[in-house]
Amino acid sequence: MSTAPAFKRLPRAVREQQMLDAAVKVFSRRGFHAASMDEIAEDAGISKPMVYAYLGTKEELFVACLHREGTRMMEAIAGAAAPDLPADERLWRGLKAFFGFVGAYRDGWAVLYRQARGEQPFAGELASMRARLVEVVAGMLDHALRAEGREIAAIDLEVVAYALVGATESLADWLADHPDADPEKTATRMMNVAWLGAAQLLHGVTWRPPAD
Amino acid sequence: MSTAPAFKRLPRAVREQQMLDAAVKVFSRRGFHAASMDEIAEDAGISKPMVYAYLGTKEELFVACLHREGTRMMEAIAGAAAPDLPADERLWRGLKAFFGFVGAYRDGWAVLYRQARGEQPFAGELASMRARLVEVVAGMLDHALRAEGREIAAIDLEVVAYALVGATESLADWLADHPDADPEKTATRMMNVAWLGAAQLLHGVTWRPPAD
DNA sequence: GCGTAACCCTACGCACGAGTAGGTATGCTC
DNA sequence: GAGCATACCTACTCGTGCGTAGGGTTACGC
Repeated sequence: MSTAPAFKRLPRAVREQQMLDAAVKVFSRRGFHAASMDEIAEDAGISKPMVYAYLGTKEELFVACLHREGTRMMEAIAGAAAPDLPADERLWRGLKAFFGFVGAYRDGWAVLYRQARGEQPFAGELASMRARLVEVVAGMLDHALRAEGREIAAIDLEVVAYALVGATESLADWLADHPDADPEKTATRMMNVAWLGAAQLLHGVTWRPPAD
Repeated sequence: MSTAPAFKRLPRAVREQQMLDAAVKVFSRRGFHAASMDEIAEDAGISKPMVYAYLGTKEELFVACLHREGTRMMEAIAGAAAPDLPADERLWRGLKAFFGFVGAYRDGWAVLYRQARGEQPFAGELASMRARLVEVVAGMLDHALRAEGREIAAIDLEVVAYALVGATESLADWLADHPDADPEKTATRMMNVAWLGAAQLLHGVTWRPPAD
């Protein structure tokens, strides 16, 4: 028996990527719990025991997805925003890279943003990645502030950075739901909200609550 | 046999609220799939069949949670932001009400924001609530713009509103994770980011990408 | 050409959790 | 105080899906 091998034998590295592709796709559509290992295996064109042999349990598989997509994202951003540029230029390049990533890997983004948040075992993993982002943004703001001879409390800085990151994620979400939208245009829109507001703060303009 | 009834018989309306409280709590901690009806029932101090008798299946129960918390939130916001006030005043009151809600019902917020998003059967429900919020914010911006004799494309308006809503949600998330933080102070911080940026836009100041 | 390791499968065990069957007790009405 | 609805329970069934046992086959080194 041998005429047609039906399906090819492939080296481990290739199969692992196929499995991760399938896993990201299924997790993004169904969520962690509702996704079944059978469906992932089928989508990868392989049988279930292979998935267990290569990537381990369901949790480990999900973590592997998180790592791959997270690393992709972080590298895209870090590679774009050289630390010696002026703040607005850095922000602009970072945003372009970020929205570029989301546009290119919508499923990956969905896993990171929509799925990993709610599920306890992974929320921490995700939060720490997010925290790194917030820190970068806060550092950027702080740097720009000091260059102007100003300073604000660390907690205010953190909260502002948090808001900016949140706004950006929200637009990424919008982008993921509008497949025809242009990532770069979205980045421009984000700059319009973020930078204009941030620039005001940098120049010492603040809003104060009314007296009543 | 009757000396001690051990646990009281309570009218349906009361038990339903206890069940919803328990459900919101458990769903917020575990997520929809990982939450078990047994745990919810136990937390509500009642047996499982009662939950089925009053609130129906697990999905129906989750929807009931979504509705209660969503209504609470929307009413808090709508009640605060009277439509005849100036834009910044409306925004400020709306934000105060919103962060007040999040501070008071952290679990409810977690269900709405972190859990309902990823799970397909409910994502639509949630998205429509969010869309209403975005519409309100966009309407506010548009109103303020027209008062200044300006106008921008509807899509730009929507995207800016989206970003503002996202930033606000992100801060709400931050608030939910910092139990000692003051909701009103958080609202002030949000105003500082949102309003200063938005005000710039309203006055026609925009940011343009560099030429390269 | 022969061992051995890598690749791949079909078919199951088993636990967990949604939903229910069938029954008991308490209070309310007349 | 008989009847009836409402509140409440213990103890099940049964599907679904994770993870694995126990194999088979192709390639590659020597």
